[in-house]
Parts: sequence; C-alpha cells; structure tokens
Amino acid sequence: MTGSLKLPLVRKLGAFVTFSEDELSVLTSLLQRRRTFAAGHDLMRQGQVDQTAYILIDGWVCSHKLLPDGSRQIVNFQIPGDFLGLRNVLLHASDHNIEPITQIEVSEVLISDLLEVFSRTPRLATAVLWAASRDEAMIVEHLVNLGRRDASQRMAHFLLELGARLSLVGMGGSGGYTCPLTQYLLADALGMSAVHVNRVLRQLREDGLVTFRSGHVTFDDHDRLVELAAFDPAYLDQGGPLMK
Amino acid sequence: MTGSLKLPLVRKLGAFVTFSEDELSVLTSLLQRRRTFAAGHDLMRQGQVDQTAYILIDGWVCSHKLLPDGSRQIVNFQIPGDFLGLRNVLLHASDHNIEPITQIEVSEVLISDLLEVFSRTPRLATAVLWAASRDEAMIVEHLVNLGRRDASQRMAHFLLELGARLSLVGMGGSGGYTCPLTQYLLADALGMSAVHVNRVLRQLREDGLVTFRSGHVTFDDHDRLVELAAFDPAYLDQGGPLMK
DNA sequence: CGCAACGTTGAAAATCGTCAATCGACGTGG
DNA sequence: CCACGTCGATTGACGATTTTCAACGTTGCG
Repeated sequence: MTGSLKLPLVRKLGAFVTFSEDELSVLTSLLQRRRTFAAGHDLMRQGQVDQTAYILIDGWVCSHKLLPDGSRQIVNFQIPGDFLGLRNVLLHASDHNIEPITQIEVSEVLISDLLEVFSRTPRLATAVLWAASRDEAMIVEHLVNLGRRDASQRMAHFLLELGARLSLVGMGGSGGYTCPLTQYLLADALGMSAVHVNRVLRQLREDGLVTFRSGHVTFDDHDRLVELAAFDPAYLDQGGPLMK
Repeated sequence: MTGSLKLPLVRKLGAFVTFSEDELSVLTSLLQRRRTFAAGHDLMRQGQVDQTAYILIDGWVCSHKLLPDGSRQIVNFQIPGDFLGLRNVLLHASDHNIEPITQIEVSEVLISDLLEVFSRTPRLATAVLWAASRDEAMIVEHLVNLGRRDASQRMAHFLLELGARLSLVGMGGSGGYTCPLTQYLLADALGMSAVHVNRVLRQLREDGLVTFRSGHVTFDDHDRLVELAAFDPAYLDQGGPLMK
C-alpha cells in the first residue's frame, strides 16, 4: 500500500469503491499536473469558454455566480479531494466562477486524460461520475436549505454538512473542524446578509449548539444541532466506515 | 429523415450535436420501453434503492424533497425530453421524489442499456452527459434564484426559464406557453407561500409584464420581464437556432 | 346540490435586510 | 514605534419583505 491513501481524493472515492493497484496508479497519474493559486485569483469565470477541470489537492475554494446588481450567490465550497469545474467541461461556457478562499494547490485535469481514464478503467469512470452525482445532490440540498429552512436551520445544516464532508477526507472529527470561512462568505452561501449571519451564529452559540469563532467550528451539542437542522446525511452518500 | 425529429429528446440533444443516422437509431432504441403513470403516482421516492432512470416522453413532472415538518421543496419541473432520476443511478439511494403532475408517458432506461450506449456511441454518451450538465446548471440557477432574488424576480426568472426550455422542444413560443402548474406548485418551487405567489402574480400582471391564468402563461412585455429578472439564458446552453 | 381543489384578498405578526456605528486584529508606511 | 487604513466581527434601531391566519370566491365534478 502506498501513501496515496492519504490523498483526499482517494479517501473520498474510497467511500464508493475500493480500488485495485492498477486503478490507484491511473488515479494518481491524474494528479501530476500541479498548479498553485493565491486566494482571490479566480480559476474560472462566468462566460469563459475554457474547458479545463481541476482536482483540489489543498486549500479551500468557493464556486459562485455573480448577479448584475453586484450581489453574489455561493453555490458550494470545495475542500481537498473535490473536483472543480467538472460541470463546465461539456457546456459551451462556464456558468460560474471558481475562486480560491485560501492559497490552494490543484491538479489540472485535461479532458483528453479524463476521457482516456473513462475508456481504460470503467470502474474509475464510475467513481468520478459518482462524485459528480454526489456534488449535484449537495447542490440540491442547498436548494432545499434556501427554500425551506429559516436562517438558524440553514446555518446549522450548513455547518453539519461541512463537518461530514471534512470527516470523509480526514480534516475533521465529530467535535468540530478548522474553517477559514468569513461571515461574509457564509452570508453569500446561505442567502442572507452578513449582519444576520452574525446574529444567527450568536444565537446558536448562546443556545449551546455550535460555536464558530476565530476559524474553528465546535459542535457543542451535535444531537440537538442535527435535530434543529433536520440534518439527514443520506444525500452525501458516504455510508462507509467513515460515517458515524 | 424520420419522424424522430419530433421527439422532444432528439430536439433537445440537437442543441448540442447533430446525430448520424446510426446514432439516431441507437437513441430511439432507448425509447422503446414505454410506461404510463397517472398524476400523483410517484415514479421514485426518497431513500428508495431502485436505480432506474426514465426519459419523459409526454406530460409534466416535478422532482422534490420532503422535509420532516411536512414542507417540501421542488427542485425542478421536467418537461418532455428530460431525464428523470439520472442522478440516482450511481447513488446508493434516491435523494428525491419524482412525481407526475399530469398523466405522463415515459421510457424506462436500464443502466445496462445506458452503459452500452456509452461504450458503443461516445458522441451519444457525451450528449447525455451534456444534458445532465445542463440539468445541474439549471439547479444552480434555481439556487441563485432562491438565495439572491426577491419574490417578483424569482417568479419572473422562473417563467422565463420555463419558456426557454419549452421553446427548445417545440412546446412554446416567444409569446407564451401552456402550463399546468398550480400556485401551490409554484410556491414549493420558488420557496415561498402560495398566498405570496398569488400576490406576486397579480403584481406582475397589473404591471403588464406576464399573465399566468387558467393554465396559460402570456408574456405581455418580454423585454421588461427579462430586465426585472436579470434573466441571462446562457446557463441553458441552448445557443442553437432555437434561441432568440 | 354539495364537496373539493384552486384562486383571491385583507390584516397582523415574524423574519430578515439595511443603515449606521463601534471594536479588535493586522499590516504598512512614515 | 506609532498613526493609519483595511478587514472582519459585532450590535442597535428601523424598515421592508414575506409568512401566517382567516375568510371568501370560483370552478369543475360526482
């Protein structure tokens, strides 16, 4: 067994299938073309016709859409092991922006490489499509979050989802996790104002549910938080040994 | 040329590629296993482990998620030519419900058939994945709708998107379209109450923008409606001759 | 005729956004 | 070293949007 089990992507896909040595080597060969981006330097912009995809190795990223009035909606945050821009590969132009929140390291994935992987190792192709399906399921749950939960429930659900995702790649435990997101980023992700984010976080903290302070999320009462948010992690499809 | 050009699925995918005769026959072979469902008889339920997908031939469908408190969020409506349940094929369990709004006719798609299509005709596989990417782009835009637009803009955007989608499969023109959705369905899709849906529709009608009455949507002032909603159809990726 | 589903409207209440101000941490230039 | 500006977090007051509650109208159908 190599050190590749430490790679977030491998850990994540491991929730779907167990790879053979051959598949592992093909997978890691996808991760060779490394690049680094500084926070705020977009990897991709709305309307851009560049059909490049990336795999996030290290750091945090957000994908968002900008509206003509200057406001924006963050669609999701990406953490190590996640794909970036996969949806745009087949669309004529990118429909969203991809912006690093921290300094990041990515692997560039050429479409040609991806297609070769698809034809050579069908199980790996299936695993990639599984990850894509899971990403879509997450977006759907965010839609439910915005449409049918109030601000407190939205926040609770968001923090729990992030915790579950981070656990899967070894970046968080049941007690909490480190998180570089600002209240402005949370606001744009949860469809509310930064002021209200602050109020909601205070409320959750005073109620003894979660504490989000100076870059760290602490679950003070995980069970009650799950109940408040009506959080059912089934959509994350991570039923393996890593799920509690 | 056969009569297959009248098929909504073929028209839709035609916005992405032009098919050869051989590809057309493979595509239509996917549409053989016909089934009919009555309104209200779900094709699929949350948590179900059935990995069947369908292609909608005729009628209207909605996919939605139910919350423990009884409320629901409609993720999208499907119209003829759309896939149903494609995302669930690789997930361990369905993450949403699929419910016919009218009586519908569908073609059942077996995973085995789909995989065979993928290996035999790569261009067709690409077209299917394009459609899936487009569906996801739509969900993302709905997310933006819920997160960053007020009720009037949401409604305007929704009605415009539906119009553009229907045009692509020959079910609507620039003037308007026939639409079986109730105000309750609109409410669950747009994340608001049915009462407010009613008020918003009245406002849009009195402002001379759109009229939605007795199952028919009429664009009274398409340009102003587009401006109100900040509607940019780029995400629908239907840049062909059908887009105005 | 009477029920049921959908549409419509008003009034009161809750949620949330906007505006405005303050504070602490941090880095930079003088 | 200190002044200054910036960014993020925080709080209060006020106002706008939207929900809830309640009632009534309309249509279609058994």
